[in-house]
Amino acid sequence: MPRPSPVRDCIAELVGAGDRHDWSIEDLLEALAARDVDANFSTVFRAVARLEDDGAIRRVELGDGKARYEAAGEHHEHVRCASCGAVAAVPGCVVDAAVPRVQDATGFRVTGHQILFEGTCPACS
Amino acid sequence: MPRPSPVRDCIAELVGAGDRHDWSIEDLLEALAARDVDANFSTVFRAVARLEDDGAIRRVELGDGKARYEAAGEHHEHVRCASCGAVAAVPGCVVDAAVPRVQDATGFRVTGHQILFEGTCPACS
DNA sequence: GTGGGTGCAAAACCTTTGCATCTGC
DNA sequence: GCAGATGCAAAGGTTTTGCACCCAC
Repeated sequence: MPRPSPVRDCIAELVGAGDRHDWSIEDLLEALAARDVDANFSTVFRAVARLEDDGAIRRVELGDGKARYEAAGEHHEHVRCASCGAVAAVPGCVVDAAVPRVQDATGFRVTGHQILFEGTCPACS
Repeated sequence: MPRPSPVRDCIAELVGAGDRHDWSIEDLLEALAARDVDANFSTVFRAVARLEDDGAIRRVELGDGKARYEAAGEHHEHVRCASCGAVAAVPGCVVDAAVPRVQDATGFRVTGHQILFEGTCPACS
């Protein structure tokens, strides 16, 4: 019988909303505070670790040296603004077709990939 | 008139060789020591920062939370073994064709990208 | 003498973990 | 009482910076 975990539940809800793809632990702390859910860094850290383990959320590498999380839904790529850091999703997968070529060229059996496009968002253009 | 910089020169030579795509600062320290070039972490750190600034080497994100560097030559993607961590290069670019689609879908002006394939290398298969 | 290259050490950042506590069940 | 959730603080690992020193120009 699971015990209630307001912090983890709220995080699952926030990230699960799917409107952001770059939730850092700090971001989550702020968002929790805004909802009057007081939490600690460790708690959030453990909550996201747990949620990631459960497959509810996914960790994304955005190259800023921080752990970022998003909802673990449909596969998609990301595009980040080199100027302001805004992150948007690129629906669908643009490289599945290329996987056989990668396997042929390298001999690796490819099981997944992560793409990060860089560019300038409309607001910064 | 540039002053000699044995450390930076040696790093440029090592990374520039282009046979590795995942030089960490630690790796460079060891390689330097093996060549009887005694150096310090800070020195290597500053050397790679400088070389990256000069466009001689490029930083690659391999998702292990460490700064990795490779020669700044022809564009290519990477594939990393999920088991042993070996990194190989995928020659050519598999996504250039998709860039227009990304721009249409997100409104971002795409200027670059980084792909990391994950899989299992021949040795680990 | 000046400035760049280097070493050393400390600071800064993030992540991770140990330990104590509190609370549903 | 037990186990899971949480807070607090400290430990770890990596990156970054300040300061002093030294040497080529």
